[in-house]
Amino acid sequence: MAEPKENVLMEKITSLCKRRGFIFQSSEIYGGIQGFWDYGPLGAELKRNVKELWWSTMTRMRDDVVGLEATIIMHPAIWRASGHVDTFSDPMCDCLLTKKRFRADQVEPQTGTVIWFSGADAGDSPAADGIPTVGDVVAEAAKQGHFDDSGGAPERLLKSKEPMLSGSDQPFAVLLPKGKPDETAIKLAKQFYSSRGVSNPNPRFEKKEFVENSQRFNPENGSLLTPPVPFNLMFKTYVGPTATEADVAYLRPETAQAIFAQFKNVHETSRQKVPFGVAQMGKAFRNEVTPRNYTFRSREFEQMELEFFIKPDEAVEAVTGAVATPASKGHPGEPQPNWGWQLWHQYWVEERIKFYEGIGLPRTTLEEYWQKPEELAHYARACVDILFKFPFGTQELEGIAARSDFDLSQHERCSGKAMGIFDEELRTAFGKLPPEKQTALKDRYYAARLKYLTKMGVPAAEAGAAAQEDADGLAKGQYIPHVIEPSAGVDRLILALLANAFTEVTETDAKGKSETRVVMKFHPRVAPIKVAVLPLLKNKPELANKAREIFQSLRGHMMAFHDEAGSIGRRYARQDEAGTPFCVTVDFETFEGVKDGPQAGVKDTVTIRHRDDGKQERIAASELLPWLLARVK
RNA sequence: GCGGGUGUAGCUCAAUGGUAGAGCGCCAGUCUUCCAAACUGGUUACGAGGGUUCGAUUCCCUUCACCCGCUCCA
Repeated sequence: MAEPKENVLMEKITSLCKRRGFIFQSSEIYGGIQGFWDYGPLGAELKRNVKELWWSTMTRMRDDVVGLEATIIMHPAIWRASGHVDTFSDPMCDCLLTKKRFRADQVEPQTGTVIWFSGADAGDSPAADGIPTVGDVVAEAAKQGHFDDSGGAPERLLKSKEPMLSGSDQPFAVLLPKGKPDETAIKLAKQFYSSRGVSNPNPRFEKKEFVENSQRFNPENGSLLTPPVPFNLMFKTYVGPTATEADVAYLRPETAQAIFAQFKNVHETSRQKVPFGVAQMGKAFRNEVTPRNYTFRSREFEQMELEFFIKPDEAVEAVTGAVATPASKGHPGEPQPNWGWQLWHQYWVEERIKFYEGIGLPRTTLEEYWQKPEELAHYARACVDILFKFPFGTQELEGIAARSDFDLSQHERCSGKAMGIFDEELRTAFGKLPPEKQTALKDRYYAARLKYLTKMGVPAAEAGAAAQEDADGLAKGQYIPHVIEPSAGVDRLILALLANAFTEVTETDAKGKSETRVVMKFHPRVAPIKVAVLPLLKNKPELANKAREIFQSLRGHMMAFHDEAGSIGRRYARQDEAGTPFCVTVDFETFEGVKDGPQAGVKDTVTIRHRDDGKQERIAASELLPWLLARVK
């Protein structure tokens, strides 16, 4: 539970984000739309920096990862193969009386006598004159004790001034466990029809029946539940001008599946060999039940995902003799040929933490959560969440999952296209193994494949034959790659960076007046504006011109900002709120030469003011660009 | 989806059944030799819709959004 103090902090952050143009509510002029947020000028720069750093770290700076940019709408069969259409869709139903929501398949089965009502007619009006209101009738029903079991009449109904209806034809039913009198059902029915606007209702009895293990009734009060409605988290749309069932497609709920779907193409065109990875950034969409915590859980969000394909451990063992076991916690160093999935997984966890440290989120602000075996998806072998200590609680930034060969196997089965690869090295190595070793590896691979196929409901005989085929394939150098998936949310990371950078500084001036101002302490690599160029005074043309000239020379290399409005102190403060790490000021000494110190007499220098401590240093204007580039790249 | 709270200027907050106000910010100008200086002028708001009323930002209803709790969450 969030502490009040933490809420205050979040409110300060959201307020600053709006005031300075980091984040706006989507469609604000029309009242906003739940779960959608826009990035303003500063937010757009911040996000762009983060994405570019991820892209360059994950692809350009590595030999073994290439990029992909796939469409948001893909063939709907992809989402059936991945399991999203099924797992994102839960049947839900509500209690007709209390409105409580249930997973239809998880309602505790009930046994007893069900009394059905076909509707209710209005009885005598409790009000002396005019048409009674819902509030009047509900108050009367409460007085008679109809609401006692459910903790009193709802406030909303009591306050209602809506006129009561004269009757209702809506069916209602109550399940009575053995021993409960019929009066209980009538009482609940009266309560139900009262809440539907029927004045002093007389429920119409329809029939009585005995049911066993029914999931249609609320276990807490016996009330009938609404029919189950599918609760689908997938955003649906239609491809083409007709909107029929045949045209249904989905906006992707994650970027990863496109990487699996395009695996063969990427593998064949990129001249990469397993182990290698495919990275992708982009928008994803989920109809979240409850978008909450500012941009943390949005319905439209952006992901940065890597699918890093590795050999199955059996193949690693065949080639190198033995799979290396993790020696200790921490970064295992440069990748080695004898790494199995465990070491690759550990490697990526550490690589990703290193990335966060490199953009200004110290390890102390992060937490690692290793999912317990019972929490893992059935196909996952391990999953680590990297959490950040947000003001509203410690929440997930990124998940790094070892997903076995599940995804490629699914697409192979569902598309009918082979997803395996041929590994020359493996074939050669396998042939040289002693026969008992060959058999042992084939048996293990067979067992793993059989487990997968059986789990997915492939008939036993068929599964056995297919697994045998896969095991024989391994001996010939063929396998379906396994995968390690580091999957990060961009918007969550942006929020983490904002929360981490947010710093309040209270200063008391000479007159004793204290003032609190905000400094956004972004790492220079992610800061939206890298440098502000300021003339000390506005009304001195030589200062203004020189500042403009320096600004022009920098802006092609980085996000630079030029400001000459207001006092110099005010302009520094403005940049502090934007999180600009460096302010360059052109002053009189730029022209007249440095007055004193070791640089005395040197002309054409500027001061650099540091955001976090306000300290200044003076450097030659010609040195400015390399000085800045060394710090912001 | 349920329950509670909130909604007034860019931000923070007032007041009111009868022409909506402040501080800060922002813009322009004067001035200003390093940390939100001063002065002058300007800028902008009752979340939306409906009802009651001569008149509603204020009372009522509906709706939307945000916050908290529940629920949900590969």
